Parts: sequence; C-alpha cells; structure tokens
Amino acid sequence: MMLDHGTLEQDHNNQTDILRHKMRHSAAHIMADAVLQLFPQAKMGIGPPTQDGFYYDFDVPQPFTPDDLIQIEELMNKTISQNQPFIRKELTRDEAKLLFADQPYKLEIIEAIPDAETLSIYSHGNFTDLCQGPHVENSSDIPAMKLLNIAGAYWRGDESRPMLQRIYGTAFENQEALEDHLEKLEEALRRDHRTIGRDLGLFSAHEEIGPGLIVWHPKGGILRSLIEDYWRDIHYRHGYNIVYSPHIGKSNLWETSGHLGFYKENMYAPMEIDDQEYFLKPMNCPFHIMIYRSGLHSYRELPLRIGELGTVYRYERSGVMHGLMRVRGFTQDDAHIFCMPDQVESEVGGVLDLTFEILNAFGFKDYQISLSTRPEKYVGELSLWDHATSSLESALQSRGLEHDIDEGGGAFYGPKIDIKIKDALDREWQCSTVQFDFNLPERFDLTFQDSDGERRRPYMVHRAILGSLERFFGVLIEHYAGAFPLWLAPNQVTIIPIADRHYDYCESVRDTLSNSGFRVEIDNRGERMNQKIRQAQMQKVPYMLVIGDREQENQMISARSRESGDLGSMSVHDLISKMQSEIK
RNA sequence: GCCCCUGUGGCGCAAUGGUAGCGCAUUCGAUUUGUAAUCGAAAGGUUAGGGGUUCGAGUCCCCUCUGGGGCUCCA
Repeated sequence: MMLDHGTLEQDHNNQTDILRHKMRHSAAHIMADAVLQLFPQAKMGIGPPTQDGFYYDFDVPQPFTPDDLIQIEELMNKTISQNQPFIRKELTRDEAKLLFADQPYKLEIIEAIPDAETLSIYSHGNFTDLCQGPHVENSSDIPAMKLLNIAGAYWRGDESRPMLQRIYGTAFENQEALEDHLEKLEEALRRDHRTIGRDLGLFSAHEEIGPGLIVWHPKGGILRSLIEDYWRDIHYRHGYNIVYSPHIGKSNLWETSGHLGFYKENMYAPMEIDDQEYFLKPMNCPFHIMIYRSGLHSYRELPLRIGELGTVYRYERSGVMHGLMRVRGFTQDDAHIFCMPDQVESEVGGVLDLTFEILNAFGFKDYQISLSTRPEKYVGELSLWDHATSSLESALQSRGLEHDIDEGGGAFYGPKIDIKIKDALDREWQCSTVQFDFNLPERFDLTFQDSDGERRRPYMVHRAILGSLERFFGVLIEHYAGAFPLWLAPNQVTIIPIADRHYDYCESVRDTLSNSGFRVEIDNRGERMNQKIRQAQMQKVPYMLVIGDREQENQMISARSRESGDLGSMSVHDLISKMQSEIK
C-alpha cells in the first residue's frame, strides 16, 4: 500500500528521481556515441532511462561481447571527462529526416511522431540523437556510471521485427550511490529463490521431468501445506465453499467456455480417451461453473463463492520460464463469485479486504495496484462494464488504496484489479487479481431465480489472492531470504546435544515441544556444538536449543535465536510460551 | 519462439589440444566438545547428450537438451 510518507521526503525523492532520470538518459546518449565510434555501421534503436538505469538498442552485424562492453565503457568515461555540453535544438521534419537519413529506426520514429509535435535533437561532441530530453547540461554531470549486461530485444518489442542488441547500464549522482545499487543487486542474487530453494531443500526442477515443472521437497512441502491450511481456514471464515475438480475435461467443455477459441495457444495438445478428446485444464472456471450449474439457484443463495486450490497447466514458451515464478504447471488459489448486481461492490470490497489480510499475514506491505478498464475488443453490455468498473473503482477508493489505471488493459471479458508484489530484484510479480467475467455466464447460460420469480444472469467474478502457490512461494522465499517467520519455518527448533549422554533428555524436550505442536529436530551427529549451530543458522532455523550437563541437571534448556543469538537458560515451558506468543 | 551467454562428482569451482583436480556436502573411524566450520580416511565423474576435426578433445566445429540474462506474454 502506498501510504503518505510526508511531502518533504517526497520532494526530495522526486528531485533525486528527476536528476537520475536526466543523467541516465544522457548516459544512454553517451553510450550510443561510444558504440557508433567503435561500430560505425551500427543502427540506433531507442535509448531511454528506466527504473534503475538505462539501455540503448542497436542493430549491429555482430552481437556485442563482454570485451566490447569494457571498451564502450572506457570510451564513455573519456567523453564524460571531456566536459562536453548537451545542446538542444529544434528542427523540422525534413531536416530531421535528412539528418538521420542512414538511421532507419530513427526515421521510423520520426514518421510515428504526430505532426503537431515539435521535433528536437540533443547533441554532445560529434554525436546527435533525436530526443525530447531533458538532459543534464554537461557530460561531466554523470558522476558514476557502469554498463551491466547485454541482451537481445525486438525492435518495438515486436517479434516480427528485427532483433536488436540491447546494452543495459546504470548511473548515479555519486560513486557511493552506484556502489549501493550494485550491492543491492548482489543482495538480490543472494536472495534468489532458486539458490535458497536448493540450499534449504525446498524444491527442485529436473531435466528428466521437464522445464517449468516443479517438485516440492519435504521442507517446501511443509511450508506449502501450512500456506494451504491457513488459506482454507481463512476462506471458510470468509464464506467460501471449497471444492475439488479434475485435471482434465472433454473438448466440449472447453469449446463452450471459449478457451479453445481464445486460449488455445496456452493449452497442451489433447489426449484421446474412448474416442473423445480431453484437454489438460489451463483454468478452473469451467469446473466451478459446472458446480454452479448442477442445481437451480435462488437469489437467497447469492453471493455464492466457490474456491479451489486448483492445479492448472499452461504452455509457456521455452524462453520465459523462471524458477518458481513462471512455470508450466501450477496451483492457483482460485475462486469464483456468483452474485447479483447490488452485491457486486461489497463482494469486490470483500475480496480486497481478504487479499490484504492474507498478504499482511505473510508479511507483505508493498503492493502495486492497478485497475484495468475496457479494451477495444470486448464482449458483454456496456452498462455491465460501466457498473463493474465503477464498483472496482469505488471499492478501491473507499479503502484509500492508491492505484494506477491501465486504460483499455482489461481482458475482453471484463475489467479487473491486479495487485503486484516485488521480488528481491525489484521485478514485479502479479499475484492477486480480481476480474469480472461477462463472457462465461453467457456461454454457460448461468441464471438465478430472482425475488420476483424471474430468471436472471448472475455477475461472475474470478479472483486469486496468492495467485499461484509456486509464484507466491518464490516471492515469499525472496522476501524472507529463506528466514521464514516462526509459524512458517519448516523446522522451528533444532535441539543440539553437547554429548551423547544428553540424548535422552533431548528426546524428552523434543517430545514436549512436538506435543505442543512445534516442528523439532535433534542434531545428534557426532559433530561439535559450534558446527551444529552453524548448520542450523545456515538452514535458518528460528530456535536452537543447546543441551548439556547444566541443562540436564536443572531440567532447563539454553535457547539461541536465529536473529539475536544466545537467549540464555529457560524452562521448556517458557520457551513454548515465548514461541506461542511469537506465532500469534 | 527469438538474441546472447552457459553446462566438469549432490553443490561451488579448477584444469597452455596431452594422466580430470580442489573445497563443501556424503560415508566410515577417532574425538564427547558450551553459542557460527575438530582431525583422519574412503567413496563419488563415459566432463549434459549425439556427431565431427585431430595421433590425441573437458578444451576446437555442428546438432539436440538444460540452465541464465533479456524481448514478447502472463498466475
């Protein structure tokens, strides 16, 4: 949630942002300058500043190498040290076309700029680029800069257009800020859920199984079942009905739902069973609709909320898979709400409240909310769209939730609210989503009997809060860097006997804790205590209990916490109370 | 799917075209330890897979697959 942080700080942040924006934009120009000096045949694409850096795209005969990057950076530093002023000039279309006659991508950009807009160029040294600006005054106003990596990128993001070579870099107002940023990138790498997932034994993927298909290991499995238990419990409390549905369904079902029409490229090839085609499910909605349709519904039953932890399979192109964040088989915490028009707003509000309650419980505080409105191509009546969109809007507003508006960004079947969570690398991942659907109720001819006896069409809302358990788990791992809060830690307590003669007492402590519902392990390897502590720390176990002669004699334990080290001696009972209060 | 990079014991890495090594982890033995790494030994690899060049390939070339950084799309 974006809360008000006070205007002073905001002003400062804005000014820094503007400064960085300008300096990065200018750095992109200086980079293009360097590239053209080294590779005169290069054709320039675009070179904008981004959230934390800048890039520039080039069409070059040979892709850049890491060595090229070093050379380019050297040349850039030279330009920066030469104090070259940035000069803005306005010019006519014809002048611009002449100037960029051998730069086809620039010509394309010029063509695309509306006639009413003034064209401008920025120059430094011998380099000139078509550009709106603004820029820093002088090349020396880029105190700290570094090129980061090379990647392919389609011209205008369109895969039917040529692939250009993109160079990413970043720039900051001083060396310290740059180093902080690089340090942050390293920290993000350390938090990478793929690394932590392996080190903590949470999950894995295998060449033998196939890309984008995850196996959850015992420790990941405990975490998942804790998440699922919490999810079920809170959903029951919020009036949801929890259901189960199969993984495949006949082609008829998917034809009726329309998925074979508009979602086929994400669905796997059908399998034939008794002369009928069956498809692996990419979504749960048709099954929930069949549950709805298996009886007549009175207005008294609405709203009807049907939820499921439903595992779906979607084809993802081979280059897009990413750890747990983007996979081919995943479990959605899906639900469908069937309701009457006058219930829409409170239902949407209820979903939002539930969403933030759940996300908060997992420790998430920073979200990015967006409302997506009606696209050009859509189904359903305009009045329904307007009603739905305004109810989404007012549900957000009445809760004081700041949000972006993605005009025309809704699905063809309804407007939606998306909520994104940031991962360790500041990439945003969509988890929660609330979507209206004006398509499926029509296609499946859903009705309810209203108080006046008439059959009416219910509103249908899709919603997911965690999104997919896989992705949510990935974000959770990075959020905590593997040091999960006590209630989620796969192993909550490791008991460390000092010598063999303490095993029996350790087992009695273990039993006491287990009987109170805690997950406990005893490390009875023939290792030194320090080694056992080290391993438990690296496994991010919240509590370690050191047990030796002193403890055994006094029937106590010596507790150590993952965060604050030695907590001293206490009774098992005290430890239990301490942990219980930490959990609730 | 596309562009680039990558692939060596479970993990992290090494090996000018000439005998595949090291650390961690594992197993066994010794040690019985007081708040982040005890010592020793053993075991573990057709260098992702397939083809080619070469007297000789982990190393060079081609194909396939995995993984990574992006583009596009999305939970």
